[in-house]
This record gives sequence, C-alpha cells and structure tokens, in this order.
Amino acid sequence: MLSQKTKYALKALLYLAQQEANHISKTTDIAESANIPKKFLEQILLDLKRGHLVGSKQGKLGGYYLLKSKDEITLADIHRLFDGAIALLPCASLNFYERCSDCTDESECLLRHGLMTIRDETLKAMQGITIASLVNK
Amino acid sequence: MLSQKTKYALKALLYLAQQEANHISKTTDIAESANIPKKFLEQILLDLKRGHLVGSKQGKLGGYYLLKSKDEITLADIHRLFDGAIALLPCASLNFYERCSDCTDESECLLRHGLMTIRDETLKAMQGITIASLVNK
DNA sequence: CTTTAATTCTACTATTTTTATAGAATTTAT
DNA sequence: ATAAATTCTATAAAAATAGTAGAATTAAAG
Repeated sequence: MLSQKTKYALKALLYLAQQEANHISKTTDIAESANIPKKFLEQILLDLKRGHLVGSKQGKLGGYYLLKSKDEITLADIHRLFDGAIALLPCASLNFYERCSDCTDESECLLRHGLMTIRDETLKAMQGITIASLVNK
Repeated sequence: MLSQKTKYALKALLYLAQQEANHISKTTDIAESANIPKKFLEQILLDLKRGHLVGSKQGKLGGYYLLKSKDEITLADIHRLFDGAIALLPCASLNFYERCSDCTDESECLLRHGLMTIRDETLKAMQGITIASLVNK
C-alpha cells in the first residue's frame, strides 16, 4: 500500500499537471484543492523538489510547478522517491538492494527469484502509469 | 515491501513444502532451519492455520503440515493474509476496500482508475507465484 | 497416571515508522 | 519596509511492526 505521503504527492502532482503552462501554484491552493494538511504538504513538495520532479520560486508570488513533463513522471518514480523499493524484499530490489538480515546464503534463497519476477512485472506496470495518463484518466 | 512476518510465513511454508508427504514439522525445526525467532514463528504458524493454509497436530509428536497443495498456495494469498490489500490504495482494493479519508468524491478521483490497473497486473503476477513454483525454482 | 514435549492462548513491550505540527529563517515582489 | 511565499530544523503523537513471556491445553509413551 502507498503511504499517505505518497498519495498526497501524487495528488499534488496531478494538481500541478492540470494547471496551464507556466502557472505557479501556491502550497495553500494545492492543499485546499487536494485536501492535504498544508504543513505536511510543504514537506512533500520539498521532497518532490529534491527529487527534481517539481521546481519552485521563492518569495511573494512564489510557488511550485512541474519540472518534468507530465508523461515523464511515472508512478514508479514517485513510489521510489517516497516509499522506496518496488520489490517485495530488499534483496530483490534494483534501486534499494540490501541483503536480508536473516538470510544465510542468498544464492540458495528460494524466495528471491520469484520476487524478482514480481518486481519486473510490477515495475513495468508502474512505469506505464504516468501523471499524464492519470489526468487523461 | 513485505513485512518480516510475511517473509517468515513464506519461508515456513517453503520449509513445509519440502518435507516428504505426511511429515509433521515441529516449530523448533522450522525456526532453526529458516532462521526465524521461534516465539514469533509460533504466532505466524497459528495465523497460517487460521488462514487454512496449514494444519496442526497437538501434543507430543505434534507439529504443522501443509493443508493445501503446494501449487494452490499463491503469493497473493499469503500477502493478503499477513500484509492485507494488494492494491496500492484501499479504494482500489478488491478484498480490502475502504474509502480514502481525504477523498471528497471517489468517482472524480484521477488516481483510482490507474491504481486499479496496477492492482490487476500485480495480482495476476502474484497469483502466478506459488509455493510449488518457488520450490521448483 | 505421571512425565514430557508439543501446540495454543493472552497479554505485554520495545522499537520504528508514519503522520503530522510548530516556529523561526530566508527570499522576493511591490 | 512590508507582505507573502518557500525553506529549514526540531518536535511530538499515534500507529504499526517485531518480538517476548508465561501459563494453559493437548496427547504420546512409559
């Protein structure tokens, strides 16, 4: 399941994607429109900025805007940015690989291979969902 | 990601699946072989029992055994039993449906449709992985 | 019928993660 | 200078996760 944070991030990106080109959106407007606690959204937008998905303008008349094109931002990107690995175990992850603490010999693990199959299929599906595809429902 | 509990459950089922027919396995043996804290495993095996995936025999010479056939137990079953919904949001779930607390009008939600697509694909992939397929890796 | 060794049941606890909130500092248009 | 926005750092409450403790129950075997 997605965390609230990831869901809010998606809703914020959807909001930004629906604004006209070059429009800059204030946190307050996004928060109200998407029903997200404002202070929480501030942090999320900063995370999205650090992830190079949105840009910001500071000061009065400041706000946020999409940095990447709607159809270049995939569900996989956002999941990885906020909830981390797409794989079901760290040992089956491409971007967040880690050995399992309780695993004595990874090459002998019966689980890993199957979980990598799931990862490949899930990843492919998640890369097929973009902000643009969601907006165009 | 799978919780430790789900991972341990899978490892326990894999252990049981590798025993010869009609063999009854003690919790202690499973715990040692699969490197799972014994007391934690006890609870997990009880959950698997309540989920009708394993059966048990009490008393001395007691233990656990697979109740369903290896190829009838899928990753989807185990995920649902321990980690719940396979969908990324409760509103997109088949078995664990719930409205999102912050959602004003579900029919207007741009996210839901895409997440149901992901759910269908992930579910299909997870139903393709069985205890038997993992053992026969 | 007592001992032994297993499951079963209930409760508890520590840690980590999640979901925020608070407030000061900084930036920039007017 | 003022106003209104982002940015930064710290804190806190609540929920979920991971695991422990110990007593009760069951059943085999001498």
